[in-house]
Amino acid sequence: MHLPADFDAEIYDIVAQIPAGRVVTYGQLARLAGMPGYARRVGRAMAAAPAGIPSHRVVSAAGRTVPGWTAQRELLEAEGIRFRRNGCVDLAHLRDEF
DNA sequence: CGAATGACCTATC
DNA sequence: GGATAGGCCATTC
Repeated sequence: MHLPADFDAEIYDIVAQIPAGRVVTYGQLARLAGMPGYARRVGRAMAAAPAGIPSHRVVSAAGRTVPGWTAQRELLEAEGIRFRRNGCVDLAHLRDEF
């Protein structure tokens, strides 16, 4: 509440449009949704992310995967995402928008 | 109603 | 990329 329900829908819509082999950060999602600075609200929306959207393609700005979700790394690896040894996504060529 | 918590970000070193 | 410091918003206790 306190925010247009369109926001969550917007986030889900953007996440659903993420092509395979590409990942986006929360801040990037918030900016694409037209609400820069609301990255935290994006996280809340993602916490309630329904099935049907590739939520595993959403990572933090540091390239860190979701805590508690061990399968996310495997899912991203299967899509061609390069992972560093410490468990962070290689944000080198993933910084570009789509 | 105030403090704590969380799928966080940006800036700087 | 890694570590530290400050700020952001909504939900939960």
